[in-house]
Amino acid sequence: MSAVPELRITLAGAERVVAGGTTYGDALEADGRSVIAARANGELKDLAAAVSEGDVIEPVPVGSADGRAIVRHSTAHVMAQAVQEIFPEARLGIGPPVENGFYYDFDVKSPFTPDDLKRVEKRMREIVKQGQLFSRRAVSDDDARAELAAEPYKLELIGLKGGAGSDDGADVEVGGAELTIYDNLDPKTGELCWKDLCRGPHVPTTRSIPAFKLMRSGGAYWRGSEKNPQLQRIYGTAWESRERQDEYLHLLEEAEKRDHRKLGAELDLFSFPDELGSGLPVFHPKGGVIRRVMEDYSRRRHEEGGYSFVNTPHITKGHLYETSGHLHWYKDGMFPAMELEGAEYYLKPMNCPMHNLIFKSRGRSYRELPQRFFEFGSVYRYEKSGVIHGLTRVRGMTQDDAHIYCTREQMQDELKSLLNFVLQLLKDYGLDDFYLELSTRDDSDKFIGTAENWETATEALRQAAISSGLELVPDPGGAAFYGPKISVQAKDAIGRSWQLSTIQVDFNLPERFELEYQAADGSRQRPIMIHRALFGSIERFFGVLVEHYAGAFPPWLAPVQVVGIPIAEAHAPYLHDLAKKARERGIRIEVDASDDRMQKKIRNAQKSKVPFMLLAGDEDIANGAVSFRFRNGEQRNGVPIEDAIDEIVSAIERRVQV
RNA sequence: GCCGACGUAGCUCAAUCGGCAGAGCAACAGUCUUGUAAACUGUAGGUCAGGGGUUCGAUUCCCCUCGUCGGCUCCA
Repeated sequence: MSAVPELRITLAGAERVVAGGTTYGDALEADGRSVIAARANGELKDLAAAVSEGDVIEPVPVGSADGRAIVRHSTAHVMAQAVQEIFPEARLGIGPPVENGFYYDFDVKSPFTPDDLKRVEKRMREIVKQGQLFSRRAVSDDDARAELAAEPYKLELIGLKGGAGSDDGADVEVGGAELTIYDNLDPKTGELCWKDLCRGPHVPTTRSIPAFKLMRSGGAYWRGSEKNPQLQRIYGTAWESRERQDEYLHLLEEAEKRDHRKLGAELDLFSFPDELGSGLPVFHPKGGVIRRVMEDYSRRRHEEGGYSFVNTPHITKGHLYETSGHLHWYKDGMFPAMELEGAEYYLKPMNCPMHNLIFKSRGRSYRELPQRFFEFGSVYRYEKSGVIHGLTRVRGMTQDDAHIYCTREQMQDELKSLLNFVLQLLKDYGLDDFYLELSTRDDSDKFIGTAENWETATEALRQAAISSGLELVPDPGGAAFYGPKISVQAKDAIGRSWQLSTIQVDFNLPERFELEYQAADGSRQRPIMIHRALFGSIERFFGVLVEHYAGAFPPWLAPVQVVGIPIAEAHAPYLHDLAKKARERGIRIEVDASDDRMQKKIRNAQKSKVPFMLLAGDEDIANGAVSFRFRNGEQRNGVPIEDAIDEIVSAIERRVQV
């Protein structure tokens, strides 16, 4: 028989024997469309790679997480090829897959224009249609250097091979044990069309890319450091099918419609007057109602939760922030000092130091711990101009900030009940899909305090997080300089995650402020401090709620809960009467007595996303009734006035969405 | 802060290759009195983001500043 050796592999749980030289594609009978790669013993492989003795082989479907990443990575290659064909002087950076898509960085003489992107995309479609083969080839470091002599960034990556730096996407290029280059070959002639240093794997041919679209371009620092030169990044998206891509693009459209900056202007909630400066919002009456209701409810819950309310000023002499360490660790994030009477005054970037002064204002007993101070505290931070973004990233904001002073023994229970409190309150505002992130220190020197304290605090947070039963995602190195934190990430109505509440344990500030309480044995002990912002900031949470509800707030939060619409002018007094009764029950109601047609009034109320419209004409008046129109266009006619008011009051009190 | 795009009426957008700035909606006034998403007519509204420059003349071309948008970096 043949001299070709036989190999034993495991496929779909069953052992099989195949001839040497069999590829993963052969073994899986993969079509290169629905199955685009293989997983052998856990490692992703090209379909064209040969199987090895003992391989346990699984297919990688194009629509799986791995499959999508491969498609996206391959699309990034196609894009880079197109870019270099159109702009031969373009040098390559890196081109990894990312969530929902991919990017590739290029060093080009001038940044890409939208028109450039169109040209690149057009060329990409030609390449995809041509069905170029992705062909893998191992190279030695020296050969790679010679082949890529014209690609300085790739040369730098070769130098990094095996090194640390895997957090910047570079490992996509050089992450493997050996360097490999992927050649893109013409399927008819076998001619080399393009090549790139790459770990792989890739789809078998460019035809295996079912759907893609270039999205946008922008500057990006080489290897993520602002000390490095800035390259030009092009972002694209790619999917396993046209349908999935359309769904994704539709989601983006939906997100755009919900943009709180847009809705904030449309619904007359808030604005950013240029005169005030960037990142400084003002809330209009309608936004003001929402804020007030949000805050009132929060205050009530905090009162029930055993918090004490405190108030502190917006500016302070610098000494306070020397004590706290902010002027040392955080000066770049603060507005510069104002010189007054020989002292330097600073706008406050955080409330905690002032709360510490309140704790310190007299001797404290263990009997009064845990002591929970709460404040809607306004803080000002000098955010760099390029990062300011609507209400989610501002320079002046109000934190719903609390600081809890407790003993070491109390810390664990306090954290558990705190997390519970936070989650319950967020649910009341209509968010109910959460996960947690545990941010811990790493080796960086930006973290202060003893390793032992960090360990204790981290472990206490971890326990609290675990007891919540929510998914816990580690975030090494993400902690504040003074202590570890849990952040609550909430998913909104269209599945986007927002970082909201943070809970941080701090051994450091009590130390710096020399905070003490007297213990039962008469000794003086240092309390532990827990920092906690629930909304994060009111502005940010406000923005999140606008997007979550797409501006259609549930009745309890809606700035106007009811609009009364007379069928004709003569019916207005009847609605004014009704409105008076409703206001007595605490309902925010307006009667639209303008000259507009009834249909126009409905349209206006609908556009302002009012939860309830109450219409009244001759028929209703004859019956002492009113007719509902709801946001979804449904109506219910002839409802007795008292019943209508009861129904609205009930919806408000139960904080339900309608 | 860095790279890029952009800034015209309250909003959404036209126009001017350097020669008196235009529409819809909103606002205001009047007419009309209507049963579930836009009645009709009229009026008013602009230092074309701000400042400087080039020019006989700048909203238009150039520079600076401010602001917005998309990225990067950052986000205690």
